[in-house]
Amino acid sequence: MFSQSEENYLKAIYQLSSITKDGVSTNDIAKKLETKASSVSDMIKRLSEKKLIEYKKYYGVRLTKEGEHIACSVVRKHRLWEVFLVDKLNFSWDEVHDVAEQLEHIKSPKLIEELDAFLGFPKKDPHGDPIPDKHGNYHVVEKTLLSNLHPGEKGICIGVKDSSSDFLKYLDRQAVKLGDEIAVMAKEDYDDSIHIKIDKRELNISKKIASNLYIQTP
Amino acid sequence: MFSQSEENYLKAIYQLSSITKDGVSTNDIAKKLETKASSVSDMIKRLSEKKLIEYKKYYGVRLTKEGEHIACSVVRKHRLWEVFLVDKLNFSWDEVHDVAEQLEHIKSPKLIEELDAFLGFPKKDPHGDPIPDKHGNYHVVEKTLLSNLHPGEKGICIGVKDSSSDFLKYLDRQAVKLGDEIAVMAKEDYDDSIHIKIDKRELNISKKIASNLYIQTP
DNA sequence: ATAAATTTTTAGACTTGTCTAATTTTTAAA
DNA sequence: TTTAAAAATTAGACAAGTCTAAAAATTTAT
Repeated sequence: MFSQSEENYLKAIYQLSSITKDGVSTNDIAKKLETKASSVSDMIKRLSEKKLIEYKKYYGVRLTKEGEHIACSVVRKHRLWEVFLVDKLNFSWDEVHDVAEQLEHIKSPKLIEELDAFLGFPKKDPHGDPIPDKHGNYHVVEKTLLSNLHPGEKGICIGVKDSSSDFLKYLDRQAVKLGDEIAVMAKEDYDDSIHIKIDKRELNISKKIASNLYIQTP
Repeated sequence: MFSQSEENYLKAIYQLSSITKDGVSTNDIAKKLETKASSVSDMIKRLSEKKLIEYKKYYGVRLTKEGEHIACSVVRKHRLWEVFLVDKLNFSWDEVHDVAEQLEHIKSPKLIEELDAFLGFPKKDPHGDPIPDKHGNYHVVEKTLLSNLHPGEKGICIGVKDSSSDFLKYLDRQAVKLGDEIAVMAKEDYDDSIHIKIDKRELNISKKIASNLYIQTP
């Protein structure tokens, strides 16, 4: 069995790996986990001895098959718990993260399979991220950032890149939800803000907002 | 905030306190937590510094108001999670303990209040133990052990004293459930076994079994 | 190609929580 | 009441995980 700390490192490496084909650097892990590079170095040694990652000093790390399996199952648990909190316990999507960070470490295969069934085998978490099934498989949907769309183009909002509470609350205030159709009306060269039409309303949003909304591409 | 280990000690002291009016001894705690007396001594010092228990060397410990509050909330969480597992996730009453031991340490006031509501504010866990409400209040039902009943007496089975998996599985095999009416037909002096009538069936059970079943007294 | 900047690792310290072995205190027994 | 047994505590060690500060390796820039 693995400690919560080990699981957190594996999850961080798993998520950082998905955005680069190179190994993951010590510093990147440290930043992601808000810890010191020296602590990461120590943990890398431990995980390496346990054959959960591959590691050569001064080079990045990669997950082994087993490391990836564990990381993926932690992600699965995290996202299933998020669905539970939102669907069953009236949490809003900006409140779930910290609790799911705790719940993802509960050890019980039966618990997670039953929870999955209880929730109706959801495919996405409240932020639009895919939930791996028990074998680690998940469906990748073609998507792009709203900031990449040109005036006249449109699509369905299917996820958020940043799932910080502040960003999600902003979306709530603007009544922007997953599943909404968003059409880009115009782009403002001066500040890169864009004018969109969403759900019959028109709205002006900044470049930063547009860079954190995923749009399904047909 | 308190560590899982600290919470476990407080819970153990809380539960041991309920069966004696004296302070709780180091050895009793060690036995309950399956650890060494020296470890208990160490932890007692820490909890005492944090004002969660009162402690005088070589005498038993008692919870302070705050210590009791924490312990009670851990018990509340444990029992609510047990109800969740049985009512919603198809766990049987002999499978819930270990998972609830983990879940009871999740920190989120909203989580536990919403869970309580989601479950319909249950008053008892699957083993018949009372669930404290958010203020720490719970209803104590007058009860006695089945082994204390005399031939001719009867009552409703409302709880188990031992909630080990082995005992609960035995009850399942004999189809003895909480809520069943049990009447004592006869007692056997030779081995203290008793003959009972339950749910139209007649059954012979040992002294040990009868000493672990709670019966509601009118 | 060498120096400067950055990244990574190591050395050593600290905390939490545990253990064994030895000692002290309390309790029970003769 | 002195002794033996039981219970509790202390001393010292260890493992996990973290940190700071310093050293080593690598990368970048001139």
